[in-house]
Amino acid sequence: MPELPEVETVRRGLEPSMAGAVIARAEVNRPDLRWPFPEHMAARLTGARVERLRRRSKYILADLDTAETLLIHLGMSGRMTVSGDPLGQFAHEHPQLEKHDHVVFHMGNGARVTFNDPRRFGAMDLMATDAEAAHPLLAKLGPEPLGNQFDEAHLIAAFTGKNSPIKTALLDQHIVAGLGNIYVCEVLFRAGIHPTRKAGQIAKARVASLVPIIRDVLSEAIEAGGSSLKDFRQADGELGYFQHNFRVYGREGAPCVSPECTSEIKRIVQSGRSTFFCPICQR
DNA sequence: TTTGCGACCTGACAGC
DNA sequence: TGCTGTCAGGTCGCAA
Repeated sequence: MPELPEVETVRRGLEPSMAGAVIARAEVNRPDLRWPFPEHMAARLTGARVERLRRRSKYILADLDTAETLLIHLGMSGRMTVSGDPLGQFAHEHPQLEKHDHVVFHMGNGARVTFNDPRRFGAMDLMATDAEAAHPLLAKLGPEPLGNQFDEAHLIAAFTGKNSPIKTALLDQHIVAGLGNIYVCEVLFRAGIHPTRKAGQIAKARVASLVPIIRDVLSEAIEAGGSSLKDFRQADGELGYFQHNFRVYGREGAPCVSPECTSEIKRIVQSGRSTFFCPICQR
């Protein structure tokens, strides 16, 4: 499920209920997700005030007033939803847990933030806020695609000598952080680059052209509230809408959207992942 | 060192 | 209706 736009959409949805609020009680309903939860996670979270919610790549980071940061990854099927009411009018109500509600944050303002993840590929960890840069999940991440450190020179340097297909290279979180299968397909279609082309053999000008396209695709997706295929929901339970703007992803056999093109969208498998592309428009 | 693939876990869906 | 097989948006670790 969640790539950068979906995670950013969730972060924005959680912010009104969590930022500045105290975690009155953290309810941890199982010992692990992808990895075991950190020791005494519920106790370390209970009573802590969330100073701010940030996003790094596909991770949500909640800075606490205890000098620790809660790291949350939604994996493939994770979702975080807000229920209850921040005004506290119905704080006495205790909604029943649903299947796969693994962690529930009962906020002091009456909001109830639930982490639900059927496939349990998600993760949570606690780290010292000032040690964030050394965290194994964050230390080797590439630059944020919407940030200033991601530019043409960075991408050209990262692709130089690279023998892997450009589709695989763009999925590499060490090169650029936050892209996933859906948006890489969409980016390559807009750039007119065939997904099997070797990254190191693509002209520098074409590599450079990817930078504004990546920014455009991600910005449009965030604006649309992300993409809802099977699992994704925004924090308020609403669907995202960017899936209606897909030009290739999930459109195998459908006609290419380019007016002059007579081809249909093809699907291949690269590194075990589906790739959708137009064989005429992408070279 | 780089690259590709299997594994992790569960639900949805198609086909029989 | 129920069973079986396949697939899925992420990421790590291992083998070649």
